[in-house]
Amino acid sequence: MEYEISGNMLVIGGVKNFDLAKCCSCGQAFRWKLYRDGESRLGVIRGRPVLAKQIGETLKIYPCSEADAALFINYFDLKRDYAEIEKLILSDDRLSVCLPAASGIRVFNQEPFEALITFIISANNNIKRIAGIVDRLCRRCGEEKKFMGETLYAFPKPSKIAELSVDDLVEIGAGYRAPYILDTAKRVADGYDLESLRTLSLSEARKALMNFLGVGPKVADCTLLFSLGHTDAFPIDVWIGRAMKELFFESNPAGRAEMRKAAEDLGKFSGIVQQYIFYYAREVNLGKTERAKIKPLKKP
DNA sequence: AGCCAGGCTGACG
DNA sequence: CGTCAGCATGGC
Repeated sequence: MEYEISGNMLVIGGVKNFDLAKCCSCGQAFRWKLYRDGESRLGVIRGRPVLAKQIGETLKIYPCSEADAALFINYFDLKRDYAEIEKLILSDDRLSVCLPAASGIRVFNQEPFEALITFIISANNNIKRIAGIVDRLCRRCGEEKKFMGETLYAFPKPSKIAELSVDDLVEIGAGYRAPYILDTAKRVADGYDLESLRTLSLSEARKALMNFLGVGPKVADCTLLFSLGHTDAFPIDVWIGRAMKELFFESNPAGRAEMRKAAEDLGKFSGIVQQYIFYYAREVNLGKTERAKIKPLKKP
């Protein structure tokens, strides 16, 4: 990986094991949208609107100042050796089936407050609808950015969400999560330092996050993995539950505790590995056919 | 038309 | 400690 800034463009070359389209649509981040050229992605990273375009092993990010290069390189996790991680997956007989579909996945490093709120919204929800709620939240109180002939919105500051009412949040479709979002925003606006969780142990950081209303083990793990550098945080949702059952337990029923133990054995990058498993599970629509089979026949 | 979704809360054992 | 009904909403 090497990079240069030419004009206002950050050009990063030698980017291997990276598929921008997969990373933007896999459900780790909810705000990347397809540009009208049909291949570039528009997004807002810590308040900065950017256009990201991948051409083979080259990633271009526009615009970018000298000062922002490190921020963007970190956001896309470009310094990490994913060849090493994919090698680890390929050499594990239980996980190798995931790689053809999931190769090129990377775990982005998002802003902690954005990750926390968007994953509170994610609870018992689907990715498309989560994206819709997040979009309406940003339109409601995020800073407007005119860029590339389009109107984008930054993710709202904690204080901006804290100014809303529960009814406002219900209005944008947040449903029963509305009070959770509001309570969490108020606490962060009030000075809670999410960055301080970066240096805590995984278990301490999880425990701290689970004190927020609407945050259980899964949302805590997502926040830690997707924004706070805890690469061993291993979120277990319904997709991962099905995948682990099939890949690790020969389709026998397995409890959360057993899954956690199996995940720990995957090592310090287990959370990143989880993202490959998640992508695979969704790609092959894991479990859907089996569930359809046991469904009783419809009456005439 | 139902079932499902990147689950969590609060109540109750 | 573990279990579990109930939960808003809309995609498919």
